[in-house]
Amino acid sequence: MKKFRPIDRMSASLPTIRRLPAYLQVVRQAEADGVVVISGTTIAQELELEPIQVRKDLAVTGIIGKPRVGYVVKDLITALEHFLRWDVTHTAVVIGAGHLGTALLGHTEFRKNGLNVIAAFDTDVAKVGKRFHGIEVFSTDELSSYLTTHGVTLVILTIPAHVAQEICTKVIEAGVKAIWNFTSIKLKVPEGQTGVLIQKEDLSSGYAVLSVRA
Amino acid sequence: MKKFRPIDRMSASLPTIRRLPAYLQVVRQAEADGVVVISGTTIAQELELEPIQVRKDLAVTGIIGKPRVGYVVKDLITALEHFLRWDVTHTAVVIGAGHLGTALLGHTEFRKNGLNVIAAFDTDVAKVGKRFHGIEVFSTDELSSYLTTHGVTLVILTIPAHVAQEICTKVIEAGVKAIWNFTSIKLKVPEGQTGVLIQKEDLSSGYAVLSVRA
DNA sequence: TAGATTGTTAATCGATTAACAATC
DNA sequence: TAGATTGTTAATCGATTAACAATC
Repeated sequence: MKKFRPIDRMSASLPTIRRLPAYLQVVRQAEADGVVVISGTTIAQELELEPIQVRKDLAVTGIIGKPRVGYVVKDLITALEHFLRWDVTHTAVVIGAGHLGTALLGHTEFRKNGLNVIAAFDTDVAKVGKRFHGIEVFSTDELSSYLTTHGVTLVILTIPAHVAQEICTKVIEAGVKAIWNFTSIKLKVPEGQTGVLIQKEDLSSGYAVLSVRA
Repeated sequence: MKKFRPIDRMSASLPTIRRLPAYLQVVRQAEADGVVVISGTTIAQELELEPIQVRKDLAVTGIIGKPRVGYVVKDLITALEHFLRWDVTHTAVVIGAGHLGTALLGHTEFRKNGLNVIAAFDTDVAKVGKRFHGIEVFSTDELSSYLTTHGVTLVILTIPAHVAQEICTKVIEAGVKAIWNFTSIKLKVPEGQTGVLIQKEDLSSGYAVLSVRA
């Protein structure tokens, strides 16, 4: 019997993609608890979502469930990790070894999701040469050459807003294709550059929801 | 001439609320640059959004624009900050003085948005009594009494997932009404408790978008 | 068999976008 | 005046939810 269906990552909506990690978290926990099969209904309950939404979302991963039973936990984890591309290693560097940057260097959860941070960069000479959580800090002067020689295509930006666009342009010129932007400004891909994706991580928007709705 | 219209925070959609901080960021920058009036079109360009979306969003803040000209920068900042309730101080504590927790303690940007972190809590006796960025770390044993005596209604959770629900329940019993949840699990409000809002801040969902779409 | 769940197709809901009159 | 922009009302689009046959 078939376990998986072909997947089409482009057809998945953004809201769906954003919910998948929560499903994976729940299903991994279930696996750790020794659960063998799990229904969409159970996952929905855990996350306070509608069962139909969970089923629709899981469908994009290509998983095939069993009516009356649910999904095989092991297969569902495989399907989710594969769809998210978390079953392969993504090599990244952190640019900006400030509070947030060093915190992210110590964030062990990333490793579980295929994200491997191999270096950090900072302009502060006092930080260069130091290691945070085992990851060495290099001078920003070496950034471009490092990215090129190591073939890094993903960078995590935790630098001050006023230098963010400059660094963004620089790393794109060095071949970076994905930028995880933790700065407070919206970064723009320079004209003529294609295939670059910038994801803004916005702490203030979550705080806005709390503060307006509370 | 009227500058503002009455506002209704409950009528604003979640996507709109989440975009407002980005507008505020742009308009504050414009003010710093000496700009006196700014059009929705200009803001839209800066954030790569549609002008109509910016106008619709700004309307919820009660700001009244001038056709042909745009919005008075000073008034727009006032309207955005007031709508977001960022013009008053929100007292909060950080629970969990690990990597992320201490990074947030040093996050000066919060202060600009009315968020005032007055204490941190941790179970690690080695951390208790220490100060991070001027904020003292207390023992988790003192958490409930501290929250009650200081009337804290907002907490920031940066603790391990396996203790998160327990602490969540505890702080709600101590009168907390808003929880900014940085843990990887979905927290639930205990039955019978009302008026509690939990906002999950999910790093992995942003990473999922990058990794699927890149 | 009875009943719970999957997965598809259709309906609904809400957010985004378009159109356009009003305005300075 | 001409033209750009606001703000309202209407249309469109896409995501969520509902309905239900298929399945074990």
